[in-house]
Amino acid sequence: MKKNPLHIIKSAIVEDLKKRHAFLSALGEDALVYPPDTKFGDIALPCFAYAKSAGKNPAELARAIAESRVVASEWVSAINAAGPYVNFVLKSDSLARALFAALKKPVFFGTNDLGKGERVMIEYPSPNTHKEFHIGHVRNVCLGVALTHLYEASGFKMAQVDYTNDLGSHVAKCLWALMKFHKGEKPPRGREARWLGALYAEGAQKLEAHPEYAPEVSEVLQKLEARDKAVRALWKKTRAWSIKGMDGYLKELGARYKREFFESEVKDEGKKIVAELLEKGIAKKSQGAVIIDMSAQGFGVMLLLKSDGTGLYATSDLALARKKFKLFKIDRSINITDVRQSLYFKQLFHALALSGFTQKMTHIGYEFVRLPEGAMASRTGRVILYEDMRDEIISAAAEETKKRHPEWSARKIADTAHALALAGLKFGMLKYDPSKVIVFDKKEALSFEGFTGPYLLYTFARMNSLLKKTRSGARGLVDAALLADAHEKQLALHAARLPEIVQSATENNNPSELAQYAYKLCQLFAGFYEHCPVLRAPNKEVARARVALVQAAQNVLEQSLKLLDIPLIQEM
RNA sequence: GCGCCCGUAGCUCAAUGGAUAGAGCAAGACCCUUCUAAGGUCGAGAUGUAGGUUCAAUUCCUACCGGGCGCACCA
Repeated sequence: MKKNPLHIIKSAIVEDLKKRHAFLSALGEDALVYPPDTKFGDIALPCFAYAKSAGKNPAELARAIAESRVVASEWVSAINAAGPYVNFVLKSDSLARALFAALKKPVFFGTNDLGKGERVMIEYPSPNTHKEFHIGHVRNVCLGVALTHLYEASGFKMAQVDYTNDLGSHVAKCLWALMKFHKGEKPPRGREARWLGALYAEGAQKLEAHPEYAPEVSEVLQKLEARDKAVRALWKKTRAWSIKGMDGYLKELGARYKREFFESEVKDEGKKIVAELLEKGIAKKSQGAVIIDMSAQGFGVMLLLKSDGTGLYATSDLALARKKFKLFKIDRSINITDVRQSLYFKQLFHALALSGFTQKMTHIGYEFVRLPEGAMASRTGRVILYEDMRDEIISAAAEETKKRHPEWSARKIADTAHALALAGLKFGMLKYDPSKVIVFDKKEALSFEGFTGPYLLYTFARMNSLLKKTRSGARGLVDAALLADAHEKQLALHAARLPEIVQSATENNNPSELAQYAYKLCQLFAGFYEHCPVLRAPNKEVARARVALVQAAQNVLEQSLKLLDIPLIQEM
């Protein structure tokens, strides 16, 4: 454990309590909680758990503990019993000192050693080529990027990969639509990926309306998998367009993966594995297709090969798993997809186990993004494309920025608007628990007030502006004892919690914990900002101490935003 | 039909089994000669239903009611 002020404080309290009270001999740091209201105290010990072994009721225990008056006196200024709780009031000066000391190396502040160097591969967002990139994909990217950062901060060695499905029936539908209805047409320059996405949607719609086209589409895929020259050439060209477009989106959203795998590169190998499974009797033929019956496990039937001989995700995934572990020397792999694929992953992991592959693989399923009028589907055209939404937010942000800073250059306004748009979009995805469906509300996405990314950036910009104006006053010794105001203390206490929030968010695969934390930090800063003037502090010493606190808060906010991969801006 | 997820304020979301269930938006009343009003302050407003476990349930269990998703040739 690195220098973590609250860890130091809590363990001091725990050690002292254990020494003084026999019935607390098994006390752990986890037993300490934060009171719901700071008027009780800063850290609390609920006494329910010890009542039985001590033979007293919790309130009596709390009173007995509080009577000792002195516990970890270096950190605690008062102990009060309130019903079954013992509340510890922290000394604000030693708290602030511990926070400042820990932040001397801000890079390490939020970290923990949960991972102990374990090598983990994280696979996301894996969009398909030849399809559209919509705001649902954005949630996947945001989660993947934030989780990667969180895992790294928790001591894991991360390998990010993207696995691109460039060979499946979606590709066939797109190419079929292209050849049948748009032969010879050229895509608008720079918008090729988008154009293909629209073709896919058209192909899917036409096929749905006219099932009699199915053999034609199947033939395209069969030719593709059989490496037919003409189809293959068209595939190669369009695939490159699509990948270029996707790469642009993913890079803008912060994904730093190595694209190591393509469906087209492992599909043949997967077919071999399916043949082996068939031979061993693990898989069997049914209705012309190859399946594994998993109904005994409650997983239904897993389809490995279609009756026309072409492969599926499952076909390739059997080969991919082996390849991943071999190439990257990883201890564990994580897949991030939306929950609709949860059953599929259970099937896949079971199939891998049946085939003798027992490496640790997990699937993180997040709920999908839907629209107020229903589920998004590129097939039906009811989608909000990432590009469109981003541009709409950018222009709204540019307009707001221009209003506030008419003197700024066009370039500066554009850069600021871009950062605001990404912050809004990304924070909007990350602030929700991954297990909750997001009903994407355009109006909310365009808002810059309240629990939003721009609010966090606004707070950061205010901190920055304040620090810029006080640069000269920041020097010299800081007397932390001058930070006695409740707003100052609450801000310091909350800032000190970053390490435990990072650890918890990692353990729960839930970046929203960090998002909520960062927002709360900004709210507390706003309270401090309102009540504790820095530039017009009562005297120089107080000003110095407050500057140090602002720096600390800014450090913590900066780390939080970086972990969430939200861009920082100095002014707005 | 079976399985998974979700039901908290008008809306969108918080709350390791613990103290008076917190925020934002919307609606209402305030605060810019005062460190960026993209902000702050003050009111109003909620745990789907019925049981159970527990000293204590929004949280765990069961049933029901609502909603979403998944359950062989899609990805």
